Amino acid sequence: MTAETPRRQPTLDEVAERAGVSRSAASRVINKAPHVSRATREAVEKAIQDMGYRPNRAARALATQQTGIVALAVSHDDPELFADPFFAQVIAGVSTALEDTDFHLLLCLASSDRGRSRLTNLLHARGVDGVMLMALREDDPLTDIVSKAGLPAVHGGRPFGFEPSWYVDSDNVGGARLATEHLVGIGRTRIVTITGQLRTRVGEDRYRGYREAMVMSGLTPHGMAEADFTEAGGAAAMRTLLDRHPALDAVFAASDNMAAGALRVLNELGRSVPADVAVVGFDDLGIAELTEPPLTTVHQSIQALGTEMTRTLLGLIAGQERTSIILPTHLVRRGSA
Amino acid sequence: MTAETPRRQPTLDEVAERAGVSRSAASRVINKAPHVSRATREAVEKAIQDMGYRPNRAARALATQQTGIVALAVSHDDPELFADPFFAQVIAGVSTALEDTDFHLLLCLASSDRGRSRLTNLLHARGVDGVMLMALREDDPLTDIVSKAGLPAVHGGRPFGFEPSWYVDSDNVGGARLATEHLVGIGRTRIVTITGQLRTRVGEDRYRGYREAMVMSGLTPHGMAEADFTEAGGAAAMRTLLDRHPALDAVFAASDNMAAGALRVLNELGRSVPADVAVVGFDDLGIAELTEPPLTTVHQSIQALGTEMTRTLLGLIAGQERTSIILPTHLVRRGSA
DNA sequence: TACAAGACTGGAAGCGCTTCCAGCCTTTAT
DNA sequence: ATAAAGGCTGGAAGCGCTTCCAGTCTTGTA
Repeated sequence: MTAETPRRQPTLDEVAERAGVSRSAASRVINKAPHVSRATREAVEKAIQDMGYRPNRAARALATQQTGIVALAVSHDDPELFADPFFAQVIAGVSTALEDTDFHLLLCLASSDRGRSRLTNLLHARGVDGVMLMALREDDPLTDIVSKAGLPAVHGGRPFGFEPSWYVDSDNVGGARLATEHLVGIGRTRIVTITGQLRTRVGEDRYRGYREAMVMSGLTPHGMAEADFTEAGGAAAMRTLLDRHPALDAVFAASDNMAAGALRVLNELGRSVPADVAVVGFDDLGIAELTEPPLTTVHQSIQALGTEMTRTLLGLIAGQERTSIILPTHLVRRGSA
Repeated sequence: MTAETPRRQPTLDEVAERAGVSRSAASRVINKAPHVSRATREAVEKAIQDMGYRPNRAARALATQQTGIVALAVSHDDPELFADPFFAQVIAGVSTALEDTDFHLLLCLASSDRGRSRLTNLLHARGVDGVMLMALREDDPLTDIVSKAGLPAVHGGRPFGFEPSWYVDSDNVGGARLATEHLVGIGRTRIVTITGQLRTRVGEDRYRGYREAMVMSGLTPHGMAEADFTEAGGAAAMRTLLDRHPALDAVFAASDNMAAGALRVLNELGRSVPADVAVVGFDDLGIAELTEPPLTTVHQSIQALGTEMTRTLLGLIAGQERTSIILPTHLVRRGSA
């Protein structure tokens, strides 16, 4: 590494002096405030150029009471769970939305108690201007921590049993309805569903969408089994469903992972998909294209979730009025239905 | 959301007043500085408790010239590439190491010009105390940006053709040697290799490990094809290798993705693995367990890479002496060799 | 009993920036 | 020509914290 200037960064005072104006004048040109003559502006701009000046963030934060940083707080039990492409997508979405602003992203993995206390501290110490949080579990402590902090906050997804002031969520009910209607549309009538945890909002919503669609199509829900959004859970649920409803001809699985598990079991048991039983999943996060057969599924855009959360948060920070957002979903037809 | 105190956070002055001491005294107890009487300390601690005081981060940063934030700068062309479990692992490792410190993690995706200029600004504006960077491409601009900033920095992996002052890297040469030796050990002699880009350090190193092991075993490198670490690239390379060296009996692929591609081609062409040709990969990042047959591969711990980068960086920030680190790798035997 | 050596303490000076304000200088309208 | 209405300007007061320093109050020792 070449020996780079370890010298102090220039300060606003030095810039002002070099430009031959007062510090306030220099500050005004930097902040594009009014009441600056052309001559002053140009002199200051030149000095800034020459000296390579950048306003010190800490000083500015102290003076303006704004840090220019937003936090993304993620609650996850299992450290592995973070490897889920889901989070990568959220982060990608957030980053995209942040890219043409002056805000930066602080990533807070608040799983352990220690992590949560760090987050609490950060918020109360006004280390960030706002928070986006992914609090997926029921009674997630994050929800409380964040609401107590008195900072702008937007939820990704909705917590179970409580409606945050601001959230961005996929249209889970609508998506599940779409999936079910598709199965009805291709002539299936003995449609069962594998749900996620019903004590999560997303699990509940997707189950509701299924029921609504069944009822509206004049069918009665044919059977359900609660699983946990995982491949293994989906496989187990599929087994019990086949056991209880041997005549089933379609299954709506509330996640692609569970659908993959279901497919595996169906394949093992010699039920051909989609001929004997049609399968529709939910998420469309990569795995759907790799199953055998490829999975017909409901697509939700997690990146969009990320960017919309960010936009909403930045709006709130700027003091604008904002409302929560439900993102549309749509069906992607592949081989399984 | 319940209406939470939108009231200002208490300041140190208020704490001091309530405790009946001076601001400096209060500051001392907070920072566990010496020369504080028991009575003073207890009074201040009580006031802090009562008022729920937290030192304001911006103010402290301004006074101490330390932000308590470290950046992880990632250079990626393709936004999708970020979905690579690789990054999730790095982040998980970094977070773990950060968990019992008072530092927070700022995530900087510096792909576009805009992203890079944001990073440059952040560094020069002293928005963070140090940087970890994953600059994987040759001549990655990140390397330059960061070195010019005059901030503690540690590289994850080594850039091509330049040895940073501080880095943490997997033992790619050693790992490749391990893989190749294993193939030799099971009696293979016509061993070919599929390399990553040879204009990246990791590509070069793994190729070198292969050659060294071959030579040391008294064999002559049997053939090589350069690919790009992807599944498709691996498949293409496998085809050309089979074409040029029909008698090959083993292949060392410098990544699991490429190995997966190679396996696919071998399966398609009816060469049985490992009977006809043995395959060893490198990385052990999940996919290795899912191939058919499961992949024998060289394991590297990306989480460890993350935690070691973090520890090194924090050490540098604290002014300690530090040296670069090469992390060990080991062979994981599965079905393919 | 006196005195040096420490242990505490609070005042004050920053850290680098924004922003209010009073004063000055131009304009423009009278 | 003159007064009112601005546009510009720099001084100064913060933002909330750390830290140096010169004092004050204890101690222990001679």
